Amino acid sequence: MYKEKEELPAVTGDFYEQSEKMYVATDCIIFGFDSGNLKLLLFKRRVAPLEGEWSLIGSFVKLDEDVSAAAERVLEEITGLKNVFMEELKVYGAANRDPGYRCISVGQYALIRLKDYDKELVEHHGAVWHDVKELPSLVLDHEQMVEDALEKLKQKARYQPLGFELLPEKFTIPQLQSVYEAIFQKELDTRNFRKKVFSHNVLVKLDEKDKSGSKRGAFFYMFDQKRYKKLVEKGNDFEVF
Amino acid sequence: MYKEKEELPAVTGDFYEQSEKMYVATDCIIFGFDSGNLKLLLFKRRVAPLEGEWSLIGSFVKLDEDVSAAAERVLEEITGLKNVFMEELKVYGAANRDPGYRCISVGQYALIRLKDYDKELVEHHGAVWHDVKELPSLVLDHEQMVEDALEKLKQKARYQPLGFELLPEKFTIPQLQSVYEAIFQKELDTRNFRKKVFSHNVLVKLDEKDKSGSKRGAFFYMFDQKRYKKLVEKGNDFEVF
DNA sequence: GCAAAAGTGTTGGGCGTACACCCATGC
DNA sequence: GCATGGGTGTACGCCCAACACTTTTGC
Repeated sequence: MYKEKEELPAVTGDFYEQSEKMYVATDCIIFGFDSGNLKLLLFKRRVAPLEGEWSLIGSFVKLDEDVSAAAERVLEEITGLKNVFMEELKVYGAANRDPGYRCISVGQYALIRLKDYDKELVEHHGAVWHDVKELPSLVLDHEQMVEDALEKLKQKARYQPLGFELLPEKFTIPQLQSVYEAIFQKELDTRNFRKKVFSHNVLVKLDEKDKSGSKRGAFFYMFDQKRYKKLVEKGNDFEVF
Repeated sequence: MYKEKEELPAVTGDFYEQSEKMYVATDCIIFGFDSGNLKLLLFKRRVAPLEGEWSLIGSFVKLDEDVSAAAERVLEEITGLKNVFMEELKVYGAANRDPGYRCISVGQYALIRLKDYDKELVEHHGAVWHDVKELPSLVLDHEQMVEDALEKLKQKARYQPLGFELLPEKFTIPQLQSVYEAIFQKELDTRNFRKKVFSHNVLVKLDEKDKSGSKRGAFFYMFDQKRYKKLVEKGNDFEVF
């Protein structure tokens, strides 16, 4: 970042005065899962310019705020949720990406449990869940962000247990399979799927059954975070699916 | 990025006037490969503050410049090289990461062929190649960047043919194996390695031999970009190693 | 009793891994 | 002729993919 003696001004409040400042924003690609489908939380702009168009939810990063903190703030402001899975996707840094002024955006994708979020808060912000297979056009480069996030999710889910982030704490194996089918966009074999998820010994079977999906009912399970962490520490870089 | 009606100022030169601008930089983690070891190009600061300390090479992103273009510019300014493999690593966005002024940095890692770069240019900038296993302390969060880049390289090299980016166009199989041993930080089995690299049919054997490494000499090969691209298009998401 | 989803095992093939010796050549 | 690195094949085990029927229960 520093190159030549001549380029370094004296130490002052702003060390780099001669250089060009710009806005840094962060946009959140917020995924949820419901009735067999991946959902995306979008916000409808109610004002010009781009009035009525759909957009991801984001914010400018403040001068005294970590970029990751900005994303967490946005997520909490709109859903009321903290401590959810969120990870950097990519920087969107084209010089002309924002007609307002030079602004780069750090895309961050999050996985949340649909039961948990604060519905009033979401409504108050005019945000709506959309099925990822039926998305409207989005402003700026947000469609690209969504595409990239879906691809990253697909890749990442193979090696990290992300599926659990989209389900309630108690979930059934058919539900879990359904999540992975939505992420990978293909059907999975029931027997092979069970074999694989059980093989790692990170699921705890409960006595309770979920009778909502069928007459017979399916047993609830929970994900054992501690056991998973131990596996990772032991250097098992296994495939989850 | 847009949230409430009240937050949108009228359209002017700077649409977002009330928000806070900051510097955006990019730092390049430039890898090379020589005599069995991964090398990193570092720059020694010759002035205060942090005089004499080693740093990655970077620059501020200009107002009218894509972030990726800034990284390409930095790389060319210091090595004379264009069109090399370069990819975004991660954003370094801690609020206090730079004592000069609020500045986020987009880390980008590059793989270059050591034979190709412009030695005079590198020297003129005071840059020096370091063995990655014997790195000095680096300024700011640059050590973290290097660590992250090495990890990413390890991951990525399994699924994408990155090894070729670090070698001359003509290379021998033992050289290629040596590159991968440096990336993965472990020894590989000669027979299995050959089996794997040949299995994809992306190497073209030349008649020429490289006699520099041994008396018997090893045949040169070239990487067949076209063939590789066809494989990828066909949806073969094979492991390279 | 029937519809609808939950749950359960086996087999074959391909792939990764482990392993040891001959070859070509310069000195 | 010997030292040095280049080059080759096989056997085993594991994991993945394909595949079909029984169980439970609400209606």
